[in-house]
Amino acid sequence: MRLSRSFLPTLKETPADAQIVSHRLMLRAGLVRQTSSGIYAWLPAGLRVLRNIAQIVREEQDAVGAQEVLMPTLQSAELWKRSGRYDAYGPEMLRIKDRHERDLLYGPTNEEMITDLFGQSVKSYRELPQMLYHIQWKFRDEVRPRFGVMRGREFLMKDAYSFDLDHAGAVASYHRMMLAYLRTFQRLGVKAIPMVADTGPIGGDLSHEFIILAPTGESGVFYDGAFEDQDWLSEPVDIADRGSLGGFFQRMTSFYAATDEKHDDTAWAGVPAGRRREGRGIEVGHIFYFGTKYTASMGITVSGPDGQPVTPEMGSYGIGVSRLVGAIIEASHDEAGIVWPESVAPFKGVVINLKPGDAACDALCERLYGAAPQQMLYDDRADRAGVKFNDADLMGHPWQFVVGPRGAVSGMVELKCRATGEKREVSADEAFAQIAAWN
RNA sequence: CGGAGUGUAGCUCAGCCUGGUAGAGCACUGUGUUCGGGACGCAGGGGCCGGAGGUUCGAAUCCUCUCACUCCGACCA
Repeated sequence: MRLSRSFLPTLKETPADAQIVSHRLMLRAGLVRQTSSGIYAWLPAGLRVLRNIAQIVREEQDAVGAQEVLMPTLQSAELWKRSGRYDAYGPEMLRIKDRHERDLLYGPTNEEMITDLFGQSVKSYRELPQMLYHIQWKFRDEVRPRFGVMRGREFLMKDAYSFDLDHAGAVASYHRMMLAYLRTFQRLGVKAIPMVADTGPIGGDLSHEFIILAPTGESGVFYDGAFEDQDWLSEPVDIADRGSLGGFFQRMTSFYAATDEKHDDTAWAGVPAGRRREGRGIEVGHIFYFGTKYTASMGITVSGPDGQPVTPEMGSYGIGVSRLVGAIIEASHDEAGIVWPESVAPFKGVVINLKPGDAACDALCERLYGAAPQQMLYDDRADRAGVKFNDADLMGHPWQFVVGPRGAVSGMVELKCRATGEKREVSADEAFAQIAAWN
């Protein structure tokens, strides 16, 4: 995209409303604009990040056998009356009436709807297990929205739901989803540690919160540093085999990790002192098993092998996609601006033309830009160099290809890595090789 | 939902106390000089001062009501 023609409004000054760093940077870098309290419009660069995150989430969900659906944002109150949650859910639920005075609601979550959809079509144990997910906007009328998109009222969320014949099957589904989550966050370029979470009345140990480490996080966290060295993408797990899944899960949970409210001093003492990590974190995902809570309350059964009705066991698995945009920035920024992990960056690189109008500069820039126009931003504006450098740093493009009149005649490009700050003079060929590595 | 604030140009803010022609910086338009880390000059454009009512000869300014937004707390992906 050519910056001179694009809608990427950066701000030099920080809007007064923004308090935390990710919110400030998102506004300044032109990712979002607030339209009302806790509700944001996503501008082109922000939307690209959102989509990049969603795509990685999608690929890893698909990889463990989940199937994507898309359920509506508006739901009938009838559905929620069946599960009993219409009255149980508080004022966070946005309730709406249509022209016929029928009660609707803007979905804060989709357990009822997916359970109903499942029950309408799945009648036999032979069709189990099923794992369905969707990526959709949700609304929770928070009393006090804050922290920009991290605690908005409207937010984009991936939620998945598993249906199994029995508890052992539900556990396997949980393990598969755990693997998908570890892989997802690794690909997103962030450290998200699964922490044992409260299971409430359900009980058991099948509830984990995924927490991204960032100093501004809401909760205190303790974990074994060995976690950071794991490569889940190459973890050999056969997702069709319960034993293999169980082994993986056992290994994963052998590393200590807990939020401050679940922190256990005895277990903590068992972690080698050199590997103890303490910090703060932002919750970006939550997976939990809840058994027959919804299938039972909504009267959903399938026929078992003996022809008798069986109530399927469920689990539910969420990832806050829009929250992640803010959380990643919280975890990855510096004084100058955002430092995007390459996998989610709105643009992988930016070509900075220091002298638009100069024949050699223009020619080289066009060639660089033309090598990957979908993934490259081309700063062809007639601004001064400092403006472009500052905007590039602010927007956080992983690679900056700086083309000036002196280097251009000899085909040299200054390649700057945003994450390390390292700059080096490279030949055009080397620059093209860097770009080619993106595909 | 309790407590505290703020609404004036696209953004950051002054002016309000003590009523009398709506301001600054940045941004924007034109133009010239500049040109490798947020340049400078000249000339311009842009406001129902959140909204409604009231007091007054006269209201951005005082009073009442209202709406929106922010912060702290309790609550949450």
